[in-house]
Amino acid sequence: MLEAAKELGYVPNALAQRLARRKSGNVGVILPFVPKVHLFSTYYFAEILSGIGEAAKVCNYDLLLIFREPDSPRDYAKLFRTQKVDACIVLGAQNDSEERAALTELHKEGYPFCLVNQRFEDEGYLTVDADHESGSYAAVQHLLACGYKRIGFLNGPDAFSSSGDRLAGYKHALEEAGLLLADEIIFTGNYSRKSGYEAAKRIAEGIRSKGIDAVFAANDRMAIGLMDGLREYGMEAGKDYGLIGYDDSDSSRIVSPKLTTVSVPFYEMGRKAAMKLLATESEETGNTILPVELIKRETT
Amino acid sequence: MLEAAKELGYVPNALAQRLARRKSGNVGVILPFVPKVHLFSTYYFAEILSGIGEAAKVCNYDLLLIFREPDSPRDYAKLFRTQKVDACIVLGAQNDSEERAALTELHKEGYPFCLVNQRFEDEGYLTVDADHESGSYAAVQHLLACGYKRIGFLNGPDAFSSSGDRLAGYKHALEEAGLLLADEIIFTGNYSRKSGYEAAKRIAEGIRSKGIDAVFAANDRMAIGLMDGLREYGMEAGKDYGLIGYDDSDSSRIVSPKLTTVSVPFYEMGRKAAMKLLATESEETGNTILPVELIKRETT
DNA sequence: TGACATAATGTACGCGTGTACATTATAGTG
DNA sequence: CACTATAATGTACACGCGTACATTATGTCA
Repeated sequence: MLEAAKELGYVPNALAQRLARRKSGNVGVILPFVPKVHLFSTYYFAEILSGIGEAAKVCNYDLLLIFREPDSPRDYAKLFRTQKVDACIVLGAQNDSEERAALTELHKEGYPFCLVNQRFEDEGYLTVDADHESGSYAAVQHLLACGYKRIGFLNGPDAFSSSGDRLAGYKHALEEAGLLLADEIIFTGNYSRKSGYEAAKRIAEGIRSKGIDAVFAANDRMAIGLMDGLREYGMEAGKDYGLIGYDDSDSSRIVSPKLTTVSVPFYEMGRKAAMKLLATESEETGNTILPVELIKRETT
Repeated sequence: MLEAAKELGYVPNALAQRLARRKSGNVGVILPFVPKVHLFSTYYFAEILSGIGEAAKVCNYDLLLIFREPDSPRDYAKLFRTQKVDACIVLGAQNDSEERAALTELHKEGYPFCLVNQRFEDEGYLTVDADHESGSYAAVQHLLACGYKRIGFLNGPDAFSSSGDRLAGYKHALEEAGLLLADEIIFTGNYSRKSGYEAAKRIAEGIRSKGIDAVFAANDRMAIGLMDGLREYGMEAGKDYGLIGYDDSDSSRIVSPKLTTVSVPFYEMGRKAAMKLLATESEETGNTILPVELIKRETT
């Protein structure tokens, strides 16, 4: 009878089902709002999203996209209270006070959520991250193996856990090689191409006066900006200095010379995060850390 | 009293509201599923999505992301029947029989939907498109103005309306200049970088034997693939031949030499599409066509 | 004060499904 | 056949909010 009805074209009303079951059937994905995607390093969100989509499909969840605007309040808990979502995945979480407060509230209330590519120390949050420390270690080690002696580091803002991880990997590799660490060859950008371009002046100076012969940049955008910037000083990556980026973005393959970089399993990170939250028999350990891979190209 | 309750932390249950109102409050966004975003020309979806997100926020809708998988059935109507969405925006619609059938069903049932960057002729669907004909016309005209005489065309599959539009613009510009059209200098790729790379062989032959001195490619990916390919034949874009791409992607700025291209207002297209569907006082005319802009760089 | 209009408040039911419980049918056992 | 265990079916209510209607309170005017 029910069978017959269904074959006659009956489909249950999802809203009624969900109201009765007290389950929204939605995973919320919170991500930064960027009118022009060019402007920030959000280019890998599409891959993470696809991974989440894959897992959501498997677990029979729908995917609710939520843009976080820089100025508007981040009341993530409201999403749960209004029953719009059963769980949340937070992409591009900022380590500022407002974000911390919003996440703390979620945690207190027991609402399930997972951070991707960003950890908050000592909070016990569910996270999926890539092993940026190892990736950075491998990158710097590779530069050393190529014969570079004094390796500068162009890092991102330390509000991101990944920046700290990369710094740790960088230091680890240098220390292991018996090289001295020097703050004067560590630079900071904001992950944008422009900030890489603007760092060129300081780094060109470092190449001349401090003996820098290679740079490890915390993402491809900055690395490419830096390449462009240093070219104006007459220096070419892979010839006059070594350069490694991070993310294995499209651009890293297209740029000339092709950028040596570190590949991050974004798709898998998204999938894992969603699985942790949605799969019924999920082990649900705190931090999941996925391996990254060094991709050697022409700038080293 | 209600005020007091609300200030005490009450938030209405969205599911119950929606069930009672018989409105899901969701816009569905249907887009291709791509485990590796690199693989296809979906890089601008993020911008379209942001535009949709902006409009959805203004109109108080939530955004439901739906991945269309190549093999799974495309039962878009079910989204409406189950009350998961009130309206749909279709990105990257394919002009194949299954997709046509799915859209026809939506149309017959009166479910509101809008196509972005793809039109279906004679169907009366709501669409938002860019003026690819004018864009292509401007591109080819610019090549002619640069002194190129015989302009090849690397187009995408004609399942996409935009391919047809570009062909029309290309022909228009050539005819206006009194040049003869020749099928032998029109090539077809699939919008991937690889297909551009692979077209290099045929196009190199065309440059040698048919006098081709410039190429207009239907997107940046193919243009960049072609650049790489022709380099292996010893030919450099902007020097040995003229080249124009399409989309003004990140890559077009990063590649060397920087690619002359056509900028498409993806963000605005997404926003407009959502506004057409969701805004209460929407004029809701059939096709909205937004202007594009020629961006002159180093390959012409 | 009474008659009326208007505003505030209260009540009942519907939205379409899940779920627990009661009822009935079916099967199995001696 | 009577008895019990199990399965199939039926029933009532809850999920939390709109909404329409009935009820009550407040204000206005003669």
